Amino acid sequence: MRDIIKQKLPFKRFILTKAEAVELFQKQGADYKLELVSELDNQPISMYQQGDFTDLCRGPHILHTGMVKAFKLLSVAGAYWRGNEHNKMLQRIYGTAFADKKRLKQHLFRLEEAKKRDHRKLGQELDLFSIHPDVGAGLIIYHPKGAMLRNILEDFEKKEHLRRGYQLVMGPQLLKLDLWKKSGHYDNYRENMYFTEIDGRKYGIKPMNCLAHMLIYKSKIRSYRDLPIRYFELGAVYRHEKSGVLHGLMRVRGFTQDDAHILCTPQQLNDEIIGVIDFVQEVMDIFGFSYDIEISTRPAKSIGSDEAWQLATDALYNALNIKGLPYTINEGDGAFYGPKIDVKLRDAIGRSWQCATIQCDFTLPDKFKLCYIGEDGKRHTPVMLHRVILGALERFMGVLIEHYTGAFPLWLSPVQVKVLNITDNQKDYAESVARELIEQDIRAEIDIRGEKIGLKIKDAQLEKIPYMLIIGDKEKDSNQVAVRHRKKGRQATLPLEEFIKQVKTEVNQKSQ
RNA sequence: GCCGACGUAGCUCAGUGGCAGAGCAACUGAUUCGUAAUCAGUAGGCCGGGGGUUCAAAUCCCCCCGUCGGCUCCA
Repeated sequence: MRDIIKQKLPFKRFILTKAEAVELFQKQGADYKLELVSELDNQPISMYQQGDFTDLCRGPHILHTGMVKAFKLLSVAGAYWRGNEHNKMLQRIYGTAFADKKRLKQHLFRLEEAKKRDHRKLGQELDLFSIHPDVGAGLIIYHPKGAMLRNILEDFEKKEHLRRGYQLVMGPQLLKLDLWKKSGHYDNYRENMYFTEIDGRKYGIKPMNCLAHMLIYKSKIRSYRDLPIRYFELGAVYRHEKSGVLHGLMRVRGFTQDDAHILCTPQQLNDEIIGVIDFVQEVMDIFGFSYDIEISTRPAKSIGSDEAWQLATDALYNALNIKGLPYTINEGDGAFYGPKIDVKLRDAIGRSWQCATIQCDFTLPDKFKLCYIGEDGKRHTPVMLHRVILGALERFMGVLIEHYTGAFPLWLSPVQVKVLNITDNQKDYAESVARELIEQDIRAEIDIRGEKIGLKIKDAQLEKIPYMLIIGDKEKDSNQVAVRHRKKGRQATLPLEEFIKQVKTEVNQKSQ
């Protein structure tokens, strides 16, 4: 590459007809380029030549190779020809180039910084979770602090759902195979499911939560007056994801969805979808995420009538249009039972992660013969919305860890306050301070090791604990605490009750 | 699943065929100190697992498991 750059080879653009291009690539024996060209219409084909290398490209290019002042090859990887896993795999070389060395260095520095906030690294450093080869790939073990973070999220979710008229339900991990056959999961989702056998009967481990929810609905005769019914479950599901796609907390085989199924009349559908969109927006604002919205339409492998798909897809478009939200369309990317609205969070390093999704389903209620008695006294089939807000708690936690670089806002911090005594002389007082914090539902720890205060502060900083309370003789004698904030440093010295009040205010506001 | 790389102490890593190492963490002792690292000592290993080559394997070969970077697929 250095040689090519030194030669300052110009990039020459020229146009060929299809026949000329075919002839050229035949002569070169460039089979892949030949395949691409042969599929083009009879339009002029844009070509670029640089030295003795000729390639088809729309352009534009820089003027000559000498303009590349700084480059670095980053990685090599296999890539399927034309992005199809049934095609041959070719080798792809990844690299990056800049107009000067300084900008290349800046770019590489940013990549390094991104690595530092990788949730897998932080998850280990902050002792949040682990993944054990002996347990299995894609299966998460929550350590105390990770489990605490997850519990905080779960408590938050339950409260937010109850406020919005959802009911908490729970389904089992295993359901008989026949039920999965009835729902269409066996035909359409089998490769992602795990199966087992009990007393000679076959069971499927749930990859989704909807079946039990439909059975709850079916346990009584429902009136139109009962609708909408909103069932919420923090549902643990297991899916067989291919080994190569697993990625920390972001892509796992066992995960818990903040899943709900809303059963309503067709007339209520629009309001319900808008209600969910509002819910998503309110929650994302609390965490400070920005996001993109996509609509996914009917996939090749699917169940249900064209008419039902049309109705469902229109309902989703309609809701987004009413809300005036911009969206892009993903043709054929819907679930097998219905189209969906996906909300993709943008994380701190610009990657996007699917979290919230709203799926509109006219088909499963029909298959399971769900019904309600309408105003006319006759039976009608309800519509079902499948939806998640955070998505999978595992993935959401991964995104959160990277979003905050592990420095969670006070309301999310597994440990909110750490009490540090300076010498043994303040041990009893420090312990009473920690006890009082815990008594007040503040997540507190104490460090009474015989170490110097500087070391204790350093350790607490590395643990990214929001508040440190430094306890020396001065504090002990005046019955106060010296507050240190992990980012703002030294704060006021004040009575403990005063500090507790401040913490509670900050927690209630869910400040960033 | 596919292509490639990697797997050594809790963590980060050195060790390329001949006695398994370092720093940090841990543990023990001393130190009682005012806002990011006190000192000394001790312990820690089936070198991911299994098989093979060799007088001899962390090191070379094969299989499996797992991780990482991509591809395909997805919450």
